[in-house]
Order: sequence, then C-alpha cells, then structure tokens
Amino acid sequence: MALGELERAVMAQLWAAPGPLTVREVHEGLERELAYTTVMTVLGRLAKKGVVRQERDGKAYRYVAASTREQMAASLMLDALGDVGEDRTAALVAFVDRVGPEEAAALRAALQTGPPPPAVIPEVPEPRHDGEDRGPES
Amino acid sequence: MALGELERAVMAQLWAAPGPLTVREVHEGLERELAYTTVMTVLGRLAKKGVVRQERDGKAYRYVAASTREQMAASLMLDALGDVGEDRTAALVAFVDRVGPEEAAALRAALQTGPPPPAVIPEVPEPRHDGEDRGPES
DNA sequence: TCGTATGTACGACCAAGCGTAGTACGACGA
DNA sequence: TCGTCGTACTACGCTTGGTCGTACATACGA
Repeated sequence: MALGELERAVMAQLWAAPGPLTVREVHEGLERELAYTTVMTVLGRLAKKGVVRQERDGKAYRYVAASTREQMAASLMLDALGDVGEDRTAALVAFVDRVGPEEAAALRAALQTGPPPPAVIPEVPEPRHDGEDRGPES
Repeated sequence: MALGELERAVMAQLWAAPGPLTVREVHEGLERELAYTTVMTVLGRLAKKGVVRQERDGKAYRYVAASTREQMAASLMLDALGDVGEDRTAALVAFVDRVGPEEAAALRAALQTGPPPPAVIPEVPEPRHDGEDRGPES
C-alpha cells in the first residue's frame, strides 16, 4: 500500500495537526497551489484505502490519520522484512549494519525495554501490547 | 523502487539460483505460463532499474541479481524508515514492538556485533562501511 | 545454401494507480 | 432567491507493470 507524492503530503498535514482536519484546512496547509477538489479526491482515496478516517462534523467531514506516522513506518518496515521470505535474520543484520548510530541506539533501547531474550520461543508471539490500535491489518 | 508481482517472481528465481541465469532458464523456472518475450521484457526492465545485471555469455545474456535478497529487504526497510521524517526513534520502537521474538533476538545479536554505543553522536553519521556497494544510490 | 531454432531489440496494448480538476447538486445564510 | 460551502461523481493524462508480437541477427544441420 504505497502512497503517492500528494498523498504523502496530505498525510503529513494530518499527522502534523493536533486533531481532525477539514478538506479546507488540508488544502490551505499544502504548499502547492491545488484545486480544492483535488485535495478532496485525495482524501477520499486515502479514506477508501483505510489510511485516514472520515468523521462527520456538521455538514462537513473531518479527516484524521488512521495510524500514527511511526506505526505506518513500522508497518512498511515489517512488510519489507516479510518480503525476504525465509532468512529474516540476515536481512535484519544487513539492516542494523546500515542504520546510523542514533538508530542503533534507539533499537538497543527499544530492545531493552522489551521482554528479556527468551530461552525458548513462547507460544504467543507478541507478549506485550500497548500501542496496537490500527484498524485494517490487511 | 517497488517491484511488481512478476518482477518479484523473477527476482525469486534469480536469488534461488546458484549463478547467473539465461532468460530461458528463468522462463522455465517460473510457475506461470508466460511468453518467452514476457520474461525477457521483465528482465530487461529489472536491468534498467539496476536490480539485476546482464552478463554477456556467447550470444545470450545471463542475468544475476545486483544485490542479495537480504540487502534489498534492508534497503526497503531503510526507505520505510526514512519516510517517517524526524522521529525515527519512535518508529523503531514501534517496529521492534511488533517483530516476533526471533527477529528481536536477531536484532539483539546484530547490535552486539556492531559498534559500541557511542557516548556522543559523532560528526559523520556513518562511521563504518563494509557492505555498501549498491550502485544506483539515487 | 536454406530453413529452423535461439536470442535480442523494440514497439504496442491494456489495466491500475495517482495527480489534477470540472461539474452537478444539496444545504444554508444574507 | 442567490451566492457560498461542501460533497459526490466523473474524467483525463501519465506512469508503471504485465503481456506479447514482430523484426532482425546468427548459428547450425540438411
């Protein structure tokens, strides 16, 4: 589910906003000069894809991103990792081998707060949940 | 640089093979019934994208993947991570929060063999290079 | 030498997705 | 009633990926 250029710009608007935005607000927030209907079409398509939600507000709609920017990035990373098929380990090695030191530190920290290295793979693959409320896990 | 369905199938063939393959070999290795020229076109397009290399072999070409499956997956993961913009840390947290225990273990191991946690972020963001030979870094 | 098999180069067609926008139509306030 | 705001629907051009066909070169056996 790759987004196009304009779609990404629109998502950036939604992510940057403190709350749901109307089409008009997104339209005015964009750098480019675009027709109002163009933004509306894009928002409609994003809604159809499930990456944004429409909320009725009087006669207008307000749009809000269905998941955070970080969650979406994580999903894309998972997808990329899934493409590799079997040997995910090697892919992860190649990955950490190419991230910068800041990212490596972030990974280390995130892994420390996680569960201790399991001696045996537990039954349930996901022991803890705290930020998992994305809807369309297709 | 996302690949299509057929393109991924062709890449799977190339990755599974011990060495460079001719168009004919890829064609015969594919599950689907396709015209020979279809496979040739796809290989040509992959070559134009830089994900496969052509090597002359007599009158025929042989095709080989430009990078390993794991490197390509790592690249895609880096791309996804780059999309997030600023707060890569949060994205990485969300990522490790959703990988399975095996992947977490692989990440831990990879991070241990890596450089020690820097006390201060150095000037150059990428202090070490060892597996960085992908060509078209556009 | 000629036909056939093998390969490559190039062009073409179609479907889907994205960027862009216009038009039609309903609700609402001046 | 009329202009404004907002939505719904349609449309068109471009790019990309899947799928081939045709043309052309070349090697090889009859």
